[in-house]
Amino acid sequence: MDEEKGQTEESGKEKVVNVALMEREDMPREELQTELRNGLVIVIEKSDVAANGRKPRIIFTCERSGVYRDRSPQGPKPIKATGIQKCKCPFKLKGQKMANNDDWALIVICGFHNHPATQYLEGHSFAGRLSKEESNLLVDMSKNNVKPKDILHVLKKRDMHNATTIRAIYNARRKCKVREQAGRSQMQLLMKIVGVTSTDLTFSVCCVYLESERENNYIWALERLKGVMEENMLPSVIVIDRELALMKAIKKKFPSATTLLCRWHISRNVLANCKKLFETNEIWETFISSWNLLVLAASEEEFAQRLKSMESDFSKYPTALTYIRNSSWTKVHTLLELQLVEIKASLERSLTMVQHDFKPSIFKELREFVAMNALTMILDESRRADSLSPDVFACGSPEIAEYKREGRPIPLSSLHSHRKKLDLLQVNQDESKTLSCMPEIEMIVKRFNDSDDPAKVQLLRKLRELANPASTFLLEPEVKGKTRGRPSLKAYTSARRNPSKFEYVLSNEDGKSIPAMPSSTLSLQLKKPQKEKICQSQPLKPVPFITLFPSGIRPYIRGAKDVAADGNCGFRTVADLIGIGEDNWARVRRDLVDELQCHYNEYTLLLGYAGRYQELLHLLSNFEPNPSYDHWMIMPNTGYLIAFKYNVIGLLISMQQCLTFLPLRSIPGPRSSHKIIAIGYIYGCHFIE
DNA sequence: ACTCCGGTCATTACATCGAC
DNA sequence: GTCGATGTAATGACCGGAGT
Repeated sequence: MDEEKGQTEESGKEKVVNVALMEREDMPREELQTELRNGLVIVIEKSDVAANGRKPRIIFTCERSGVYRDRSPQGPKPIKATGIQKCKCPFKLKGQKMANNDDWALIVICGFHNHPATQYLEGHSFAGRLSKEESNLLVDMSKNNVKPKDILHVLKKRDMHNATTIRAIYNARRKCKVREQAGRSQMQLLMKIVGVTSTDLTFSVCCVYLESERENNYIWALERLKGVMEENMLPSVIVIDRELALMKAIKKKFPSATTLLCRWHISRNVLANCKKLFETNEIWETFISSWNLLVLAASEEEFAQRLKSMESDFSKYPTALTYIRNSSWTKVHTLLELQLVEIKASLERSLTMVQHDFKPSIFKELREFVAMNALTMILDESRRADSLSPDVFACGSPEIAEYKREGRPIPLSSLHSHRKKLDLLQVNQDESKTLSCMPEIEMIVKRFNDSDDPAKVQLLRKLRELANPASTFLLEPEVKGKTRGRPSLKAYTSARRNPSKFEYVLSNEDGKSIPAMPSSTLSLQLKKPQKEKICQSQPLKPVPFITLFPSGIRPYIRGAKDVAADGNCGFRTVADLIGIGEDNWARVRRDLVDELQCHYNEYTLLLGYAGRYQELLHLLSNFEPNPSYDHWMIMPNTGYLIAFKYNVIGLLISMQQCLTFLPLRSIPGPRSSHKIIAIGYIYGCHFIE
């Protein structure tokens, strides 16, 4: 099973039904452990035990499958800033007990995910769960006064794939009511250099033991730091406490960086050192009003004071230093490891979780590409913009108000690249100057040329996705809606109808999702022709599927008709619309191929380049029933063909996009002579109006 | 400011059951 | 045999306070 990131491999043949026979007991998790390590988390969706005459079975899905179920009572706003990870991932496996013995068969129902594999498993709650064994270990260690940090470190050492975070440890300990008595670490560090991730977490860059806080010592420390940093990774902003020797050293070693003083340090020092100089509170008040100036004036003196007291501390220092040198190395290592786990978890959460607050469309382009913290900041700004009148741009962020007024999403490019960095890979700051994508492009071209036609189509789709970042194949999460109660079955009975291939291709073209079913599962659909009949024979009152169209258009939709859901459904729709009956879909395909070939120049121009022309030709050139999905109709390209060929005005209506195709080759006639056909595409069907 | 952790809410994993 | 709806326990995650 190599089902990664969407629809990569094979495109037609009967495949999968990968039957793995396993021992009954360990059937579920054994196999899935491997998946976990591939960065995909598999959970049990539901199961049936051997009761009521049922055969035992287990359905596995991806942790991101399904939709969010809102259980919160309508009314008060949620208290906690939480989010969801569900994105309707279609991945599904079925475990079935064999009739003859205790073995289990694992059948792949859908081997594709509609989201990329995760980079780290930290931050994925299910993956971070403690196993029975681990939790026993935790209890033991807690009883022995081992600190949470150290417990986590031990767990990580036991199993390198462990994805537990410190939170899980806290929760588990509380559950067991084990209190820890362990004292604080004896280790004290003199100089700690930390960095900040896009998710607002700090991490240790290095720890330095200094003999004393003198400029030369700092210079040495910074030199070492510079030595281990890449040339292009030098910091652009450095925040320090008001340590003059350090400031001087930084100026010498990092001349390009902006040095900022940490305000917290300043105010704390001011408070600690200056307040006692004043007899009454009133004088102190006047002092604090201009404290900024005074701090600067008083700094030299205060610095000398601190240095003096520090030096007296250092008289005791050598013994501590010896101890640290001998025993603290592992502690530093543990500390760093835990920080890394936290950072990984925060990055993953930013990538997969969508907080309820971030559902408005203004965040559309940012979700899952930008750190959550940045989104929170933007949300705050955006609320501030709301509270101001539209003309006031004096404070807050005028850009956000502007985007909101225009009703367009905040573009990803408007954010600083630091906030977009959601991995631990190195970056080259001078990307625009030194980086070139040509070698990679050439590799792609080579691979493209070596591939067969279906693979070429795949590659092209992927490339288009890359070229247009807004069209991620991640599904936009559902807006929290009313999901309670079982919907009435009266409206229509086709709730269990399999999605048509047409829909998957269209949604793929739209960049929102990937075909949820591999072609092999088609056999499942075909076994149930009666279901399709049910769809067709439904009375049209009220208009079925009406809720699946944009609300603004609904009043104008008078009726809808469904067609058979094979890979030709798009062409069936057109055939029925032009009056030749849906079963003559093959003629539509032939007509469109003719059209395409007769006007080669025109279409290469229209479609942009010859590759897309070939792709379209390949798509149309199939006259077998149930074609593989690279022969399914895609929009908008086929839309032009239909409008031109049949001289009609074509409308495409869907939640994702509504398009109109005009027949541009013919001379416009009187209005009454216009022939309009409308194709809708929705959740699982498509029909005519 | 930072760490730890209790209290509590929110989300999810999973089982069960009825309808088709 | 299959699927969807739904109840519910488990558990992850957030908030805020105490201590350092």
